[in-house]
Amino acid sequence: MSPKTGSNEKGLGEKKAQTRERILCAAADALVRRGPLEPSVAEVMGAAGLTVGGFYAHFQSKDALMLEAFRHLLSSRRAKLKHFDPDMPFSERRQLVAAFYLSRKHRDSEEPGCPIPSSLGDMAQLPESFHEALAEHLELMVAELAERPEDADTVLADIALMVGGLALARALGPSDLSDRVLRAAKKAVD
Amino acid sequence: MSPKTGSNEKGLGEKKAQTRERILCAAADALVRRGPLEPSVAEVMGAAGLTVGGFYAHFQSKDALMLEAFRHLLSSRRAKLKHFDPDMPFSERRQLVAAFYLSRKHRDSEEPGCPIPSSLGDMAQLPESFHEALAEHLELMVAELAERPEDADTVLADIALMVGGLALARALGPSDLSDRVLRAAKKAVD
DNA sequence: TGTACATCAGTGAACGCGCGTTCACTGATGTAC
DNA sequence: TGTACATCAGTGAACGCGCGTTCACTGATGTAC
Repeated sequence: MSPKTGSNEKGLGEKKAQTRERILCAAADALVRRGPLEPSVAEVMGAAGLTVGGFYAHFQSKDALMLEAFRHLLSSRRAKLKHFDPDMPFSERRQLVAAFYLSRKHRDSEEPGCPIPSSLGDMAQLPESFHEALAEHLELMVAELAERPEDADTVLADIALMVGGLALARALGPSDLSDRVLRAAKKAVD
Repeated sequence: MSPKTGSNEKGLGEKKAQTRERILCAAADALVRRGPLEPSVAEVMGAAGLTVGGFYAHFQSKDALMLEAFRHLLSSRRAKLKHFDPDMPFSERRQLVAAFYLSRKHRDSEEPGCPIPSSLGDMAQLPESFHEALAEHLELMVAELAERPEDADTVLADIALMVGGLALARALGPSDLSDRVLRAAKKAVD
């Protein structure tokens, strides 16, 4: 920015950018598991190996952090869909997506996963920007997955089924009934 | 209780019981709209026309209040199903249930409604008793709605679809996309 | 019937706590000369 | 090369706030005699 900072401009800024990235990753991790509201700033900073005070040098507010993490997570999820064979027929793709989404592995969050189920309940308390981010994501998902215009509703219903199934299964805690919910929802994508 | 309290035992106890009921109703109303965690004790008491301090004469804790409200709401929902014609075929009943559940009226909570969508996100932070109440409700719903044993999975998947569809539609806020999610989910119950 | 007392639903102020946010400071790093 | 200064990412204590919960009190109602 300032012409005074010569050769260090990049070096220092890069270190700060890496720290910012660490905070963002820690926030994304917490968001997927527990939604955007529950994790505290102190906790996220702790997970990134930092103390609370430094937070506001990187983000304007907790909401701003969580919104960025939310957007980033949604976009990562869409990116995963690109790995499918583009020639795969619509119905086969639906089943593959559902099989992963409704797996016990995804439920038990052994990896990043989808931020929607944990965020649904918080949406009413969150600013409009979260709603917009979710709406945009759904539109893009439809655009990505629907083969023909008539598939749009099928995609939306599949998403409702997957999100509901996963959220229900998580709410039940690991149990036979929870497994049954996952299996039943998977079976319903036919 | 005490033999000293003679004729007033019923009269006074009844008034207190009515107050307790008012608190419970206010809590149920808040729970359906915003889940078991967000509404504060002061707010619920205020909605019942009382002040905070008196709360603990009626309930042991906020969790205890919300658990009772949650159980009560779930049981009311099951009671509604009893109004269907017992001879109605399974597939027709599914569609009727979904049509109501996924209506804009239900989304915009113009009446009590289902406590599950708003509670899903809070379940991880709530005591085991909430999980048990939800699990029991799902089992009873299956028992009530499934015509044959093979229908059990269909019922569970329908519930996942309805809960997910409603939660998604609410998270999006009233909008065209939200309406489309409701319609798409309704259409998926075929 | 009248008076003194007991009961108890509800009040309102206070508590300890965790939160998001702020801010004066530190200490490592790079610049100027 | 060496010294004084500027920068700035990160620290840690403090703030105001809302929460769940507690508790001494009030005041209406019923009981005892």
